[in-house]
Amino acid sequence: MSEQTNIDGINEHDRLSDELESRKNNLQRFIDFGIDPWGGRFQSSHAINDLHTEYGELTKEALEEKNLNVSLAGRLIAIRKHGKAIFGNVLDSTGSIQLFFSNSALAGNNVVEGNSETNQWVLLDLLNLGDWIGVSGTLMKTKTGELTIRVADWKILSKALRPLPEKYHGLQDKELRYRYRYLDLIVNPEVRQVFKARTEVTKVVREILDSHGFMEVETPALHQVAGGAIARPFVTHHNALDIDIFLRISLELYLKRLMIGGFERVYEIGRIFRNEGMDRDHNPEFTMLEAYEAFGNLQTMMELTEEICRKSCEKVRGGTISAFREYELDFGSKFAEKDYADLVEEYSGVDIRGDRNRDNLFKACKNLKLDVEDNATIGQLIDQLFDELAQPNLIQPTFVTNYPIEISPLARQAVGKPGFVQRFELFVAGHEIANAFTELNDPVDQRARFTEQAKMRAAGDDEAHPVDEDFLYALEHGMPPAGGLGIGIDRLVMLVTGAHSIRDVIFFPMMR
RNA sequence: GGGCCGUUAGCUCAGUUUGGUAGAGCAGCUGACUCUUAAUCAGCGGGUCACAGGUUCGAUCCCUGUACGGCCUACCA
Repeated sequence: MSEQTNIDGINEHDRLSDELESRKNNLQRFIDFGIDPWGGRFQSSHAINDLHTEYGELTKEALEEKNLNVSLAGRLIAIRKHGKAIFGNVLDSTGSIQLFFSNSALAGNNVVEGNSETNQWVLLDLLNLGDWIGVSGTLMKTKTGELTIRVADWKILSKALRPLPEKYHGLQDKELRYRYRYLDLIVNPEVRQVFKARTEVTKVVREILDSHGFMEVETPALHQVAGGAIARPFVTHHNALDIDIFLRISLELYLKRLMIGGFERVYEIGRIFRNEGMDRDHNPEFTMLEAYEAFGNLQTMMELTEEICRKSCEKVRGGTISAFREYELDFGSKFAEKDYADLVEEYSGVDIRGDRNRDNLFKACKNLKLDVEDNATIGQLIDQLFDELAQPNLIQPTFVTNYPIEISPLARQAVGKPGFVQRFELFVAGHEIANAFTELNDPVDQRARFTEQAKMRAAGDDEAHPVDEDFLYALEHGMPPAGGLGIGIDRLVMLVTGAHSIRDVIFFPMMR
């Protein structure tokens, strides 16, 4: 969109469009009449949806008797002209309502001093679909029973120079819907609902955490070491310092620093960035909730996770069942709990409890026809067995516990289970939704884990966790024992809204 | 990364089956109409048929390539 613009600020290429030309003429005519077409403050008496809920059930006669005056502002989304009567519909952020304009009510309203040629009836001709208007009048019902405002006074609040998408089919083209989300929002009511649901979910999350005494905080998005998760970061450069820095791939390590600082319960809902593939479950930037509870553990994190999922579903769906893709997800029952190694054995036949010999694991993966990298590490091989064979079977909410240590460098080791850590992930509909640890607060063990990761990195695993000396320095000052939890907010919203793609729950998803 | 499909008016879509440079509805414009709601009726304007090559007397249509997108798949915690 870098074509040159003319002095009117409208793309030169579009000057040829009749429609644009006509709308600009209407704009100019408002200006010629001395009317500011860009509006200003407008005091609404009601939100549209409130009118429907408060008065929608009243009879025509009851409304006449009430003689209720209302004023509201919104976008004109439909217009039906009938000579000396005009019906229209306005849309505000809560819904839409019908307007009734009549010559008899408006022709006497001179809008410009000393110009009796111009009145609010004549000016209706200058309106186009998409314009913002403010109206006031009485609430009534038409003979077909539709709640309607009999307009006594109206004004233009903003002019739309471009037309809305087609009124019946709306905007269908998915590329246009994602790229021009504002149009999608105007014409597709169900899209508005999805994003309202998204906000409900984050609200529920905040309410729950706040009520448990957690403090919401903000931590840096620019990191010198991209840690706290196993993923490829976006790299950028700080000019003044002349150093490369990374966009964060998780919130974990700064939130832990805050616990070291003495804030015992903290959480952040923040955008994180991973430089990896995009598909219906992945967007390069997405929203993560991370919460840390000093003196908590895996059990308290499970309870928190269940509460967040259950209440999010209830808030959005009005019940604990959600339809997602081909599944009926039940967030009402106690979530299942399964052991990682059991699941791997159940679906692959491979026992990862005993001696984890890399070559044996490699052969086992090959025998199972998994597409493994020749230089895959033990962690990657185990992970692949789980991800490809076990994970797709986890449909109803299931906590998977006791993760292998190789893929969990920030979690405390399991008691009496060498090679495993105190960690769970929650899977729903075959997708990872949450990830939690009893956090590793032993700085000596943490250094050893980072060192192990460094070896994997040297062995070709470019996603292995880097050694973070600054974090180790912090940890050496003492972090309370804690439970920590991460929840992918976008995926949670997908589950409770039934969204097909992550792009349907992100206002402006990544597009080429 | 791979496969399949798509790109025609501002939007939603036909169509060129068999090559002769295109249609509808909505939106816009003109007119009629005071209870319509996908209003209706009469008329008008609007197109680099994604882009670039090729074949051909002639390409929007056939072929090749490119761009962008969708779905699936793979990769990626």
